[in-house]
Amino acid sequence: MTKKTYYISTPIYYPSSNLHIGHTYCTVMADAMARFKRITGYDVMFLTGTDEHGQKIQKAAIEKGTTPQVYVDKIVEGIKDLWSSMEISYDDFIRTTEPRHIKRVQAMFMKMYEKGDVYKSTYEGWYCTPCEAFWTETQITDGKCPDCGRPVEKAKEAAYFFKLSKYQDRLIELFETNPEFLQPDSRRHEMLNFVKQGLEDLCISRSSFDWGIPVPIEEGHVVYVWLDALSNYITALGYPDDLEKFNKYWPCDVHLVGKEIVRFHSVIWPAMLMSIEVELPKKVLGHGWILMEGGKMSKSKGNVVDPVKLIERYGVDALKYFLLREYTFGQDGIFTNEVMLNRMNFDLANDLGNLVSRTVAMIEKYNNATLPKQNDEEGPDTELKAVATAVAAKVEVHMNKFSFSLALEEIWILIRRTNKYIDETAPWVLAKDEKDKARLDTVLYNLAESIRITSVLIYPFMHTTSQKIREQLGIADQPVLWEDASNFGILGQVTVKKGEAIFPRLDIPKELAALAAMIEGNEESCNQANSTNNAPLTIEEIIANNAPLTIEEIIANKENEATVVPGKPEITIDDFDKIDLKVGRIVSCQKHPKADKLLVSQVRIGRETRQIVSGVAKYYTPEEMTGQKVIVVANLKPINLRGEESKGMILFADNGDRLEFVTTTAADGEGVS
RNA sequence: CGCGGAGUGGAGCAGCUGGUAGCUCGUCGGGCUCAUAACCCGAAGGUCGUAGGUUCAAAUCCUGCCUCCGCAACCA
Repeated sequence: MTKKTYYISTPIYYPSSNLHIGHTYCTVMADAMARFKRITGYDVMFLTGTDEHGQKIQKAAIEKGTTPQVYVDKIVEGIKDLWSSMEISYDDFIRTTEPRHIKRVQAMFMKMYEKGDVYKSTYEGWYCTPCEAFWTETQITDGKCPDCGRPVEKAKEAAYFFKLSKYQDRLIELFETNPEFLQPDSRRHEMLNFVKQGLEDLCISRSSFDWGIPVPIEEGHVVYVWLDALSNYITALGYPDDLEKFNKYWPCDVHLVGKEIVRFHSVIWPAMLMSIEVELPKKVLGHGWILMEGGKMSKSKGNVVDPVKLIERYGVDALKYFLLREYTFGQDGIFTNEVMLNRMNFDLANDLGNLVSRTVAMIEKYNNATLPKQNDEEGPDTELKAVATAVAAKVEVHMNKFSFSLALEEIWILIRRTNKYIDETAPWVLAKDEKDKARLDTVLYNLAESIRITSVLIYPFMHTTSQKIREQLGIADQPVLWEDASNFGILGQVTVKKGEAIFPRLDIPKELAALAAMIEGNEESCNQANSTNNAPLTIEEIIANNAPLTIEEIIANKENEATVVPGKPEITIDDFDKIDLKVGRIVSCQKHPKADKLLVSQVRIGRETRQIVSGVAKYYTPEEMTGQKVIVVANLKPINLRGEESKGMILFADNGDRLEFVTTTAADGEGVS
């Protein structure tokens, strides 16, 4: 008997920097799906990996004074560590620098070439000589290199092209006749429009750098990184020289990708496969992005999210749960610490953790830790059983649509129902009278059963937690079978054992402060925030402490709550000393030519006049800015904002919807302390 | 007309293969004491951005308009 197969892939990640919460999100979804498919009886192939070629990598390595291979080896190690701590259950991890991949990409290149789909021509683009880099029309800004800002010039190089245009009609047909191929629909419409506008042939070789897979038919050329990268989905399966896995798992059930690379996966990749006459994947799924509060990630906003820190602090399962529960697949979502902590506290600690805790405690207390036998069914038993046994099927429906959030919501309906069942049956009352013993036994049994079912249901999402629960129930050694989630009444006379809280309750204001401190990278204040007395008080705490506040003060505090809690971590005078504040005057100001929100000011500070870009267009016109005396952070690291350099920062008082100048009557160039 | 996303009770979201609205948090009131000051019940609060259209019926489909957001370093 052969099992049904299920092949799921994540993108292979580009190891140019550390992975963040977004990569984690994508991989966690793939992992949950892989585990779900395994437990529901599939032979699963879950592939992830790294995309290690390309000019960018080569450059970065040179800058670090090392070779590209050494450079990527190190980063890949970090990525594997992250997946290991996230407990990602991939079946294979492919690196595009591996020999198995390289030789197969070359073989694919030859297939396309022999098919007549590859031809030699000249590639024209904008070339930046110092960077030795080609850029496309859209990449360059104002005729400048996006990398170094120096002027670029038109240049040509000989290159190989893939006849992408040849497959235009077949791609249109694909999108129109097989809507399942690309989801969500909004992405499919987008791609359909894109293809209908007409496809140009794709340049698939480069000769301006050499960190890539050599083109087999001509020395000095390397294969275009996307061709290289996309191939991984079949080279990992052995195509074209070792077809055992390939025959077993291909076509892929789903390529999970971020919305920004949908085009590569739904246009270029299928065209490549058409060319080499390989079946297309069944589905490409574009998920949304996790955005940071206030948009961009930046240290000053304190919204950089490092998954490793979150795992260390809250555990893998809590983080996974949050990611899968909070966001709607395909849609962008906003990440904030507060939302995350709320999820962890309410759903995991209060609902699930506490349910397990109170149930096990009662079985220990009322029946010497032995699970009693069930007796006659009555009252709310029927509904509890009905709810419990129906969840698995609902989870399956949602999972098959990648609706992780709705799947988890279904499971939590059972968890809440079980908590309610405790209230309805009031075991502590039953325990008072020996004549109610039979009823008490049934209630305890049903509770344990309900939790047992929950432990199966959450397995694909949080297998460690599932196991912890099963340990407390005394069934840790029994296999977790999905079918068992639809059967009520299979637990025997097990012995339960109360353990540590599965999810300890979090003190949210304190955690917010601690997380804020982490962002600053200031371990000291992080630790302070951890200790009991340094967390800022919430309004509730202030009131609870009978602080003599007037009504007006309380209202004012409420309004300012966002800024009072969590506040910023303490710094020392030395930290403050690092900031060089200077008095300056805005001598002129203009709108940023390429950004709506930015104003570009020329600020005179003593003898020097420097350009500072501020994101205040919403509040002030250039005319209002001009002539203002301001305080400037003079030693802020210069930054290029949309092509305009900014050297410093003008200070404003910010109340949320209004900005006011922080000003002085002191002379230009004077210091501020 | 650059591309795309979003506007649903105080907050954050779901619903969008059409049949008068759901979840979590918050607020108010109540219950319980087994449990991680957790749990349970009840209440207040939304004409689903706006104007039209299609339909017996629209948050859900179509059109116009308004508002907000992302398009930063190949960033999933």
